[in-house]
Amino acid sequence: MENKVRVRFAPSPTGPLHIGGVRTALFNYLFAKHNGGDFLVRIEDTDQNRFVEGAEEYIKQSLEWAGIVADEAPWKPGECGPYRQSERKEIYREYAEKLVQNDLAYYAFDTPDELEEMRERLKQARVNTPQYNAMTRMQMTNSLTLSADEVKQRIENGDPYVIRLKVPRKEEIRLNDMVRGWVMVHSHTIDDKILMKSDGMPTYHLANVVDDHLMGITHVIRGEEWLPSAPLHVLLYKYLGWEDTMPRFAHLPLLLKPDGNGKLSKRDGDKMGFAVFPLEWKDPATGDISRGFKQDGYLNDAFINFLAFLGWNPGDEREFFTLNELVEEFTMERVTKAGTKFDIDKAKWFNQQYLKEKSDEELAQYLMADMEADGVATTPEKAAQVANQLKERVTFPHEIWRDGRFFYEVPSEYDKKTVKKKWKPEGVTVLEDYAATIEGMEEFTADIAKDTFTAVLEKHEINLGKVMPALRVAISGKGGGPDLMIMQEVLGAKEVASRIKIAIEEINKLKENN
RNA sequence: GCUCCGUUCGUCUAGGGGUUAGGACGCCAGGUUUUCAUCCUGGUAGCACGGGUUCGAAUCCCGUACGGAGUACCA
Repeated sequence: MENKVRVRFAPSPTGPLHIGGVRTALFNYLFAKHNGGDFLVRIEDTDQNRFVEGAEEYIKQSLEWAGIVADEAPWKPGECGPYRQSERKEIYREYAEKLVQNDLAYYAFDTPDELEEMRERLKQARVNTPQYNAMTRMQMTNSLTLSADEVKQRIENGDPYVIRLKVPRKEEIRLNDMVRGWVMVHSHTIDDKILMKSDGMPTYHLANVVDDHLMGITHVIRGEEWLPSAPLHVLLYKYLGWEDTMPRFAHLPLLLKPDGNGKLSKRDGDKMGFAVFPLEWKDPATGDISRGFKQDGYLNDAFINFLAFLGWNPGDEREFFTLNELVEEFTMERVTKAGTKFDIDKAKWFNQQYLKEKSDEELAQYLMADMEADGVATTPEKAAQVANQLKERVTFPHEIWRDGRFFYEVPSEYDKKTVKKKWKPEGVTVLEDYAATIEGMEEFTADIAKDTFTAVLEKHEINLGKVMPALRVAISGKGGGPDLMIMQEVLGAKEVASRIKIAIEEINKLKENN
């Protein structure tokens, strides 16, 4: 069990979970499960200023909807808790202090103003990268430049201070990323990163390394935006003496804007009309609502399938995978390197493919919910029939009600184009005859409707194509849609006859007015 | 600016020295269907550029260009 794979998804509860975050969680989960390992969720709430009420609950529900189950999480504690960094506050200080004792970190008392001043000064001196580092630290106010007594005095006085890592002046740091291969960085490009903030909280860098070590994390799988600070983390592992058990890193390609410039953001979704969050989110401060994939009508299995292909592929031409099949297939070798532009059309296509494979009964549940909201009654049987007729014609569940309303209500309007082109006097004569013929029929199946209709057509010596569109528009109000005969069976003879009469009256009225 | 990462059809990608550069979405055309959709068939379109290495480069190396990320007492 020593070598058991353990990965973590470590979101920050600063708002709704971005779709890129869900993708990261998914890949972590797939990697863990493919290797028979554990998937944990750890809440990284070390920034008290950015904490947002409800964000953690949102994260939990999003993962739940996606079917990503954590082995350990704040809501499912294991042996490595607590799983919120704010509840682990004391732990970090111990390690930071240890680094100070070993001369690998130091206390710094510089105020924000002084730091700003330093950066300005260096800029004036035309230094390319003004930063707090091996070159500048001896000019600043810290435990390296102050006497031991004064440091002690300041701390006792309660002067605010931070703990900074003493990054070496000249050292080559290398790491072997699982998706990118060897990455090398020179330590002089890294500044003396703050490990402990003046509020007593650790920064991400320290907290993440300490927790990953304490929680037995074997693989750190995260977005590419972390790649530049990965060498710093490697250095931290080394300084903390954990080099031997340092996790492997895998930096996932970023999810990019559809139009090509930059990381996908909430604004892109608003601008182009799609969600970038898994679930709807209401901002507790402003009350603003952000749309979610679930509420937009995406099926969770389609969503997962789509998400899995954002930066990964099975290497052959298969494209439909259940979560379990993804677990079976997923390997880090097949994760791509380049950033991925977000293509909502592909997501819609996946949804449509999944939707038409759903059972009539399952789809009827969606239909009935929509109908109930509109106060229209139905039976489960009829809802299933309607769903059956519409499922190959829609992309989202809510479109079944939108497009199938006529199964329950007399059309309130008639498709103009069809009326204009296909509504002819000779056809109306046939329709009148047909309505009269079927009106009293007890049994009325699609076959009977077809036979009867054909017979009436023959009687009038007119062919199918001439009257069919008129019949359709008369009973559904539309120019296209489900099979005409099945539509009639669902509606019933009486209703069909009635609708034909209403349509003739209404459409004639329309024609007169024009 | 500096550091790091990346670059195959419009998009997602396969392909890792010899391929008619394959698939999917989208788009277009045809077929099926009484209509729309589904479905089927076909079409459109791509190796960023320049040098090398090699008999041979989309593939390996270097450079350039372009794109992205990072550069906080945010994660």
